Amino acid sequence: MPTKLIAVLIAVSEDRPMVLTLEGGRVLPSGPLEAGHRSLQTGLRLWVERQTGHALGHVEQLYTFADAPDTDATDERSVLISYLALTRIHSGEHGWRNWYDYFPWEDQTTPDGRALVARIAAQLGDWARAAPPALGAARHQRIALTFGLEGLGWDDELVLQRYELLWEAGLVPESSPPAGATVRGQDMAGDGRRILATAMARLRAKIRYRPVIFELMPDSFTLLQLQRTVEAVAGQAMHKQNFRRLITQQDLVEETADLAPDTRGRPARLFRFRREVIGARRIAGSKLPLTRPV
Amino acid sequence: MPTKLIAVLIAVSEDRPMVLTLEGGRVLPSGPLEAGHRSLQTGLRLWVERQTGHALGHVEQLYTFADAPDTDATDERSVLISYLALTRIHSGEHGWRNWYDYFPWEDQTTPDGRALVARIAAQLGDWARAAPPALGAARHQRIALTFGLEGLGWDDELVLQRYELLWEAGLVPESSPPAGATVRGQDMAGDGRRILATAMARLRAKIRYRPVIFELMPDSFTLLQLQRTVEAVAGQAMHKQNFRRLITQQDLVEETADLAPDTRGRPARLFRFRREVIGARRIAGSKLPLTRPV
DNA sequence: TCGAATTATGCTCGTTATGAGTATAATTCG
DNA sequence: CGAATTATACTCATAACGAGCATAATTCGA
Repeated sequence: MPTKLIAVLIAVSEDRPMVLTLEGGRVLPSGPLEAGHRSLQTGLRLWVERQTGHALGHVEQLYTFADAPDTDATDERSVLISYLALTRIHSGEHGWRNWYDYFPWEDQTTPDGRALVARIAAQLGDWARAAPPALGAARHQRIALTFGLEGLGWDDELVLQRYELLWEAGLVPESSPPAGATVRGQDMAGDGRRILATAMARLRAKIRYRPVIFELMPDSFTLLQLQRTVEAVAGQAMHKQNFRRLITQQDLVEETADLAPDTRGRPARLFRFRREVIGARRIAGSKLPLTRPV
Repeated sequence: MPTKLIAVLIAVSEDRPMVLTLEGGRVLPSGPLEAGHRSLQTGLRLWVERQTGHALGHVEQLYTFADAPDTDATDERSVLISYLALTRIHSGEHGWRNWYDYFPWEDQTTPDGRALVARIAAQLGDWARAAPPALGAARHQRIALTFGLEGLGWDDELVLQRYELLWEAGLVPESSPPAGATVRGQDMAGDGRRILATAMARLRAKIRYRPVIFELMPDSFTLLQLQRTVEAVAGQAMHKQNFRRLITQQDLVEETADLAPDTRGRPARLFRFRREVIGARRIAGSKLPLTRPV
């Protein structure tokens, strides 16, 4: 039973979140774990460098799957260990794709995205109604929750749940009994899209409590560039003044002496990430009513 | 290269967090992944039931390691996929150990625990001072952060970081160049303690934003029992009135008609977890300044 | 050259969440 | 019966958060 290492490399370029792919966007960089690899991560780094020429920086493990036995029924099922890597695009690289090409409904920054969700919700509604009453009601509930219908808010972290719901409903080409119509969005080979969804969900969750967003930023940047990067990842628009308050209050960044070049309106101050805070405690509050230590 | 599945089963009994072990507390339930297993989780369930007789409920994947090549130098290194399972202890089971037997310093609910941290900090200080200045300063900083010294608060989620620091400093028996004196606390075979630390950290993080704590509770319970369970897991004492406000405000529980039997002071109302909220949105706030959708 | 458009930045205001503590209520136990 | 114990309700100050107003400093087209 071979073990495979697979990487989701993410970067943000021109305010769009990108993922590094091979073979025309159909597969993610990957390779088998070999006895010579000093650790899982070093094995992964070797494969990614060999296949894409891209050296890895910040890497974290995502999830381990036993992939569905391939078309043929040998017991040569492999174990797939997936990783998320955050990086920056170097000029001249290719294979980078906008992740919303794979999950168009995950971009909720535009009216288009919201309209798409409405259409998907309708298709899913049909699927729920096609089931016997009890099951249908459960499906209906699940749809409302994952897609934020009926006044429930959109939860940007439910990427995987939404994909799996569409999969079950037969609305993506990968579905095992695919329905007639499928939802817009490019697919991938094997479990590729599921792994990408896992990566997106993890990243969206993580930027809330760790300063990982700066792994995707250049050395210096304006607060608006930072905001656009977060928005690209989260797929949601934010309140500008409050965003800036949040960032500055937490001492995550420090001013540089420079202003951003060639802007339109008023030139913006350039900031730099304060690397010192990286090891420091998490961003958010504890959400548990602790007693102050005596 | 064989693949092994390993489980950390957690329960809370009499306000103490327990972990299910075998062989006198030295190993966790585990077994090889076999071709016949329908999925990784079913394989895990089979092994745990076979080895301990305990059926699994809530399970989530923790982390995948390539374990250090065993004593001998064959390339028969195995991949270890670890899982966290939350459950309740059934009467008559044995092999359950208090997790603070393995990590005594992680219990910060008592003055004892705090005193122990002070002693460990002293030993680690020696280790930092034994290094050349630059490295020593870095170590010092790391110690202060992970153990919450110098006014930095104790962060209950840094279980793994603290263990790894002790490991590096040679203060645990597993350390590869073990120092003379080691810190109090039972050890385990192989990577057992590292995996347990990972499980503790994950659970402590998770109870902050998902209602998983109820997996460890009986059907009905008083708010104080709930608080004691959270405190046992988090290793920190909480403010009673505010804890109760937090829980009730979020509609996580509903009153039952009953009161707790055989209490001392005033009898407490029994509550029940509202299972409906399980799929529902996360507990906490978003920590990103979103604009309200139009 | 001026005014519109555009982006940056500072500040206020009301609401909610959080940390800490006071005050009572309802029991058991010696 | 009074002390000890646990439950529960409230208050108060402060911090965090969501929303928006106001002003500053630019570019760009007429």
